[in-house]
Amino acid sequence: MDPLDSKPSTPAAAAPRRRRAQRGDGARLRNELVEAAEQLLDKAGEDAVTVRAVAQAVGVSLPAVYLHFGSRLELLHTVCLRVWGELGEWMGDADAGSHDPFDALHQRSVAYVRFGLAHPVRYRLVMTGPATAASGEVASACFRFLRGTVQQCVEAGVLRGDATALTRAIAAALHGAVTLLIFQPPESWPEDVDGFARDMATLATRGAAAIEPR
Amino acid sequence: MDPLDSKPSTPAAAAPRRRRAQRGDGARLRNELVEAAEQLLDKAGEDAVTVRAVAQAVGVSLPAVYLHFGSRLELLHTVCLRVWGELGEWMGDADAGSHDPFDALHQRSVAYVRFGLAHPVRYRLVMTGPATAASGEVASACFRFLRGTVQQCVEAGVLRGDATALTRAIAAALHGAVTLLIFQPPESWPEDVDGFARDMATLATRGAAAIEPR
DNA sequence: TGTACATCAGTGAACGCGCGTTCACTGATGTAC
DNA sequence: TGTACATCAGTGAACGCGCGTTCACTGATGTAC
Repeated sequence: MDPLDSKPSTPAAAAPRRRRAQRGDGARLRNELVEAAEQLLDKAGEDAVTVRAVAQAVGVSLPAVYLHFGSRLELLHTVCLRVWGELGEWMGDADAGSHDPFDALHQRSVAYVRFGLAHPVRYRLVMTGPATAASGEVASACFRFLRGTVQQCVEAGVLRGDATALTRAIAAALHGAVTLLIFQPPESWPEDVDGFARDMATLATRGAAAIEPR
Repeated sequence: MDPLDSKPSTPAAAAPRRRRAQRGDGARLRNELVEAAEQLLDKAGEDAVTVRAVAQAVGVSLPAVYLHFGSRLELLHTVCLRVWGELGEWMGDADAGSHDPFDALHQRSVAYVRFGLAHPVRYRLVMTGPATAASGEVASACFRFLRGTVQQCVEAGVLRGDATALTRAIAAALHGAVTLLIFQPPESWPEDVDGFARDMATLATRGAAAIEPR
């Protein structure tokens, strides 16, 4: 048996003091820090994700954070990567069962807006936060994902023009749908948020079909 | 003659020390502070608009700012009001000479995106800054302005549905066009920015025509 | 099998910084008597 | 016409705060001999 389990080495501290990691297990704290940062983010916004707060949430001293992240920004950047991954999964799940590319595009557009509105603080961090410019490569992975569907629409003849330009226009519209709302107080949101998401998907996709190729 | 003009009362200070305002002329400093804040904003972003920096730019001591503004946020809020006014004028000038409401809507949409891309930092402050929620009444004045054109389109039968919902959808798309770009580094902007603005206006207006009324 | 040593996962306390805000004060200007 | 006083437009210096970051240190764990 692990001797650490037998003795209750935790002093009667107010904060939940965590047990020290095993030898090769240093990466555990790293994950815990990222998770704590993400939770803090959702609860109280980006400004609340201070190095102190994250360390305290995990139950570790402040400098321990610097064992795994070179700076606060690096920690935030890691959180961003996670969020991009979530968004990618969310959109990947959205077109299940659809073989019409334009319909798939519509469904993924709805999913995009829904994701943003369901996770306003994460979305805000990723798209307008201090690590926005740095996370370009992952953002463009997500962008390429959407672009694939657009490309299929172009090949099917339902959209015309350059797939990259079309994707940017569609993404911009969806992005605006999310951003307009999440920077406004909740009382000025539309009553039917999901209807708004569907309308914006319709506007983006059908509007893209109206763009004249140059 | 004003005795203040005869003697060079300005000490050999490094900062350009301004002359003290005349008796009833206290509001002059207020304007200068707002203008200095706006210039600082454009030059170096919102974080650069500190009370100290604004005071120094005008050539006045730090506490003098509090003679006219209760807090830093109140100063920023005043700057926001200005920017909204500018956007309103910009959009008002845009539909000159057009009697077709849908065309007017398109032109105003282009103007909206152009304004945002021409004044990224101001736009950013107004739409995503700390004073965003507070400037709701002026924002909605601008919103109502766009809504008027949408209403005309509904009356002309070229758009269907609730004018407020349609306006929100259009504004969201245009807002996204601006926001997507201004939070990205300039090197990832599209080559033809003005073409992008026109495309987004087309997407927004034609896409709005495709939304099914509920 | 015992033991000296390197390593790893942390800790406690402090540093310096820039910020928004406030306090008590000043000196020029107008005004009532 | 002189003068005491109120007012107005500021000033200088400091306050406290919370932040990101760094320094020197510790104590448990594994490993080579």
